[in-house]
Amino acid sequence: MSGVSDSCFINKLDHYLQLTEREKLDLLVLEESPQVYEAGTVLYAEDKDEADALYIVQSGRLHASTVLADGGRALLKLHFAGDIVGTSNIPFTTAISTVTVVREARLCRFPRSSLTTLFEVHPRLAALFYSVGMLENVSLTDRLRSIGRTDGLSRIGSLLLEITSRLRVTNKDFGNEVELHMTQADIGDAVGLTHVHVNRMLRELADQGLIERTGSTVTILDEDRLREVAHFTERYHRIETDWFPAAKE
Amino acid sequence: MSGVSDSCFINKLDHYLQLTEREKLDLLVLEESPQVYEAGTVLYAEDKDEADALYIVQSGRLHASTVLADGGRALLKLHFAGDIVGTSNIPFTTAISTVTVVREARLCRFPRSSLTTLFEVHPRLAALFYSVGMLENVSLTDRLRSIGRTDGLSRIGSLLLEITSRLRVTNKDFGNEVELHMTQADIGDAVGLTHVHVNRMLRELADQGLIERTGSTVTILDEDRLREVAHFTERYHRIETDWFPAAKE
DNA sequence: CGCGGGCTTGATGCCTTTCAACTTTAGTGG
DNA sequence: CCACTAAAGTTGAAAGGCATCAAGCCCGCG
Repeated sequence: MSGVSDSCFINKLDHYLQLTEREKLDLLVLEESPQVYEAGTVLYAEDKDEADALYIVQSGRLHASTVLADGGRALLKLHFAGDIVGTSNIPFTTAISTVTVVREARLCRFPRSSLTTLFEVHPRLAALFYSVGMLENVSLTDRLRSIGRTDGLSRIGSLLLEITSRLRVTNKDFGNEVELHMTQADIGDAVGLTHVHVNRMLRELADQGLIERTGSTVTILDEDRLREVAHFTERYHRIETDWFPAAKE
Repeated sequence: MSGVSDSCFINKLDHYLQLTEREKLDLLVLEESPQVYEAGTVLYAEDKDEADALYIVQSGRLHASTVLADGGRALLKLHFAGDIVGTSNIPFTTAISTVTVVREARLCRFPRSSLTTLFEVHPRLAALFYSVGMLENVSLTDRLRSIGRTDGLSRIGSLLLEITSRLRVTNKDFGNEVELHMTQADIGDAVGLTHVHVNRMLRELADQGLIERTGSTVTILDEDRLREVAHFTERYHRIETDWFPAAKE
């Protein structure tokens, strides 16, 4: 079993499903071995690079962004350990967003061509893949609601809670102290506010005793109350697997 | 071949891919026959109804919404002919949004259990399914950008263009006259504005000679200029199929 | 004909942006 | 170890976009 746990996918998918030996072995063959990318690296750029691979995040942090008409930038997705990066490029030939490494990351490249085999040989894994993709859609609709219909305080609270929630998926004994790895301008690009107002809202959250800040790490002091303020709805990070095809072998 | 074209799926998927006879026959067995739902019908309600089926839209209009903390409502998705409704429920047991029929619709129910067979027997269709899901993902990020970082005028322009763009997918010779089937309050819930401000922005668009309004139908007078105002990026409604597994038979 | 829902428009106020300057932090080289 | 610099964070003042409140209008419907 040693070495197997080095597979990005197995760690990821095993979280949702008990993989069979056959599934694990085949996944190992399909993915490339993990590689380290330093902070600042651009994995691929929108409207420019070919979108011919996915990347599974073993560790580190990345985000997907897009350039706006006014020269600004919007952060579309945050990627954590366990995430599959690049799925939205699947239907396209060219990348539709820019993905940047924010904190040194270990990634396994998974060429799109490997998907062919995956879908052909392992329908159960294909189903899991599909479900994970739909989970991401749900996460996007949650952000749509937050950004479209709530004020700055809620939006930022929401973001903080989303980040901690996502980190807890792969790190059960995660406390309430989060290193954001985002500047206040980044936060603004993520929730649709200027960095000036982000600053004020963070301060406001601190003044209300909901969080505490030291540098770019945030400690959530009163999570329950923060959830109320942010109207945050926790999504169960488990997947309905009843309908999945049987595993091969 | 008669009767076959009555299948919701075949019409939908054939748009992206030349389906084989075997694929068509199997799809027919898996989906239920189309049924008519009148405007106002709630297909399923969030946090309440079981999420055990997809619905393929043959004709009509639907939208997915969610209730906000303040009692308001947000429109998360608009569904047109050819769409697959309910995909974001796939990973869950309970519906995560409310889907309402806005204009009398013909829908084929596709039980989640049918997905099992689909993924097992037709990896190529599973791949197509996955791609369509990711297309929806992209549509959501486009809306995130629009709602998060642009003013009211752009947001509404964007919505108008998205609707016409979506309608053109299944109706090639679609003109520039759109029946929205949305009240101004609906529009507001979709783009994150109050109905009052929606009214003003629509008027502004009309004053600028970009659109013309009669009742709830909008005629786009200067599409090029509207695209500029809205910063609208048209997405190719075709799918990269190179990596798809071979069709069965 | 009366009613209700949707549309329209004005007035007021608040949330957020914009502009601008200053402070702090982190990183670099002497 | 400290001076220097650039990036990030902070804070104030003024302007603007959008919400809120409120009232009148229009149309389809019983």
